[in-house]
Amino acid sequence: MAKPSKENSPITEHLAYLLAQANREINRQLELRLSKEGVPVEQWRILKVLSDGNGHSMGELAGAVLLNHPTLTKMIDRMVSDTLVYRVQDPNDRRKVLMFISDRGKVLCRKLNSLAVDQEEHILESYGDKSTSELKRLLESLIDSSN
Amino acid sequence: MAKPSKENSPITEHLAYLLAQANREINRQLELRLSKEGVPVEQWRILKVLSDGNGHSMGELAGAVLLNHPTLTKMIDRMVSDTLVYRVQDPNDRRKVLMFISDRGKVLCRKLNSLAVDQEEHILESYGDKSTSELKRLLESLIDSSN
DNA sequence: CTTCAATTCTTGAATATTCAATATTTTCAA
DNA sequence: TTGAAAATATTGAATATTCAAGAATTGAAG
Repeated sequence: MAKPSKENSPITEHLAYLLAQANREINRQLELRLSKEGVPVEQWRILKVLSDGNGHSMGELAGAVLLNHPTLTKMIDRMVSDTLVYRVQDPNDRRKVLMFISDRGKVLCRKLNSLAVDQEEHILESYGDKSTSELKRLLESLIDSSN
Repeated sequence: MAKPSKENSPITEHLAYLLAQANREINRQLELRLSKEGVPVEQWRILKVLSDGNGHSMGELAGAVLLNHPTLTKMIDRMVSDTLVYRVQDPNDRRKVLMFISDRGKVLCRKLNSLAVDQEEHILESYGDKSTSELKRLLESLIDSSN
């Protein structure tokens, strides 16, 4: 009897692949909804993080929205042009830039939130309440265990 | 008592975000290992799919490795230059191109597989056998329910 | 105090990805 | 059989991302 070897297991059985596939699919669905407002997913994340009204530095934001630093800078440039957010130099540490959400940004963010909630509800329906919360729990713990 | 509103839930509680975060982290780890051979994750996936020795069309491959069509074409161009894979026109349908893995590709694929297995084992250790298989199960079912 | 290393953000060039258009072949209806 | 529509892959231009270098500020050791 041959020993089952991991080396030959199909790509579809790898955790990394399943994560990529699921992420891609869910992200695609979310993109589709947010495109109603013409906003990419990352911009929604940025608005959402800033919507606590506090200033957030670029470094902080980059971590929170899963973008690397230069990419974030350029995306923020666009959002500033669209007057969704604005920059303020941190008075306590002038290397830093604090980002704030504008009123226009807040209005947009509310619309986007409700589109996103639509999606989550759609997932809950087709995938189930129990599976969803269990999946979230497992993902959180995976992320934890990776640090 | 205020009704708990999903609209204000922090971004970190959204399934889409947790998936993105987990995917990013696991992918980063895998990238790190594969970089020992100087190969991006997508190329490993391509080699792995082709390593069944059968010819696979570009469309098929694009679906399997989660790349869109033009991106795949250009990545395959690079891999052909590196003589890891080669193109053959499908004799049954000359619109199609069948991709095959070369001997050099096979050798590289074996090395990459063992690097990837290293990672999976590392995950099993820190995250646990049970959680891992449960997570995989849930991801598969999420992907299923999204079609 | 001064200077040197570390931190934070931005910029520009190199690279990669995507969108739209194109070329080729097949399918299928008239 | 012919001609129009669909399927498949590639190309080139437009966009976006990344890497490496740079500018500004802070921290901290001497």
